Amino acid sequence: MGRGKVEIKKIENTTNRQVTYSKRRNGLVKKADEISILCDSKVSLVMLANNGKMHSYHTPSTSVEDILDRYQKISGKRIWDDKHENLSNEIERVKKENDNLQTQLRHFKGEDIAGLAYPELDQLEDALDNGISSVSNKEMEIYGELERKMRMLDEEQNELKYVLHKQEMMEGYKKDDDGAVCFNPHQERHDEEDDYHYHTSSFGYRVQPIQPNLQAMDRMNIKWTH
Amino acid sequence: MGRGKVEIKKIENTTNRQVTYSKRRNGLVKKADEISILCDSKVSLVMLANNGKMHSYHTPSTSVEDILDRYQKISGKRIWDDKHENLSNEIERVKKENDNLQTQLRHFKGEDIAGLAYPELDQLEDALDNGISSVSNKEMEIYGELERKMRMLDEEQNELKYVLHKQEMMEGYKKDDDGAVCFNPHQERHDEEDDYHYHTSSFGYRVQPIQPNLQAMDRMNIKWTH
DNA sequence: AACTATTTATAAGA
DNA sequence: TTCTTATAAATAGTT
Repeated sequence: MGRGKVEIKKIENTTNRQVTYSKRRNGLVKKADEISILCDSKVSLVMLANNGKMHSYHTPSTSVEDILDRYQKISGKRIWDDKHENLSNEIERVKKENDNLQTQLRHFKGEDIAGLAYPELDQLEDALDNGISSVSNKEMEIYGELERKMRMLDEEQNELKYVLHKQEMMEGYKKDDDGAVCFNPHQERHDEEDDYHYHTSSFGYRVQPIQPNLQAMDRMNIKWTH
Repeated sequence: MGRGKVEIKKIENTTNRQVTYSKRRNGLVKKADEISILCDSKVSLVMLANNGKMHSYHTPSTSVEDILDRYQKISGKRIWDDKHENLSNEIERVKKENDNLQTQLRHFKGEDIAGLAYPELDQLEDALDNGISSVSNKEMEIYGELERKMRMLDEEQNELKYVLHKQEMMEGYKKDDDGAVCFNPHQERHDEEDDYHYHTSSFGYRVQPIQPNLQAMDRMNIKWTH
């Protein structure tokens, strides 16, 4: 339909081909829309040009999925089922692994072992013994570490007490706004000898804090567990 | 294009509509094929009639998936991604759970517990203790059961021995081809008292079999573990 | 399904 | 690209 009859075969001239593509593409979309309206049908049309560009028409107020879903059902072709299948298999596999792990874990917890016979049970026992000894070692280690850190904390506490004590002692002579040194009558004064004793003694001024020394704990990498 | 201009709106007359659908459908497919050949392009055309029937055209030697894949990529619309999202999420979820279980299991085996602190470690120890005691109980139970069954097996053995012994003893008088009873000079004879003693005694004729009594074991549901 | 008058699509040219 | 237009093709209404 044009100035001459055209044979239906690939148009070799690129420009010509592109022009024809453009024209016929519009025609195709127009006709798709027309049949869709005239005949109350759903049409899905996807066109991919040589140069990679894509154009499509889909009957308005219809989702592509719906059309293609129907297409798939009726044609029996699987548009996305094989893609689906891979994922389904993966799920299957992962779920099986999950079940297996769950079972193992239950066995470790001593549950569901009624069905276990000699070799598995023996292995399980070995594994549990192993676990116990590892955990015990770790706990010993942690306990030792904790003890060490507590000792450090204790010393730190005493040190802080000492500094505080010294400071309070000095406040008896603290400066006012003019920079004048005043005497604070509520503070007693200790001499250096007493201060040293305060610092090193396990008794004396040792008082446990109600709140932990958070900064010190953080510095020493002690975790605060509730 | 026809005997009269038609307004593009739904044809209400059903017959008419179906006829038009049929004609235009062919036209559409023909044009799709033509543009596909002329312009070396890929076309996917799906048409769903009012009555549920489906017709389609796809550029030969091209899979529908390829065309729609490209369509999805270029259009940004997700044809099957939506459908896959659920499955993917499920996989993700289960895999995460798997990781978690793997970690727990490793902890039970005493691996990777370096990072564990007090409350978890304590719980872990409790769980392991629990597991150990369950497994031990089970093993005791199995051992007891085994012992009981072995005792039964032993008794069965003796019983068999007894029957065998009796039979061999009787062979001294076994019938020949003519039905005559003969005396077997190699067999001694025991009286009933002796036989009863044989059956109940733990010693006497007690002999351990080289091969296990498979039938008896089967009957008593004893599993043969290598 | 075939026919055909007419409309529509479009090839080639501008 | 877009417009123009001659002509091929499609198809509405009819048989």
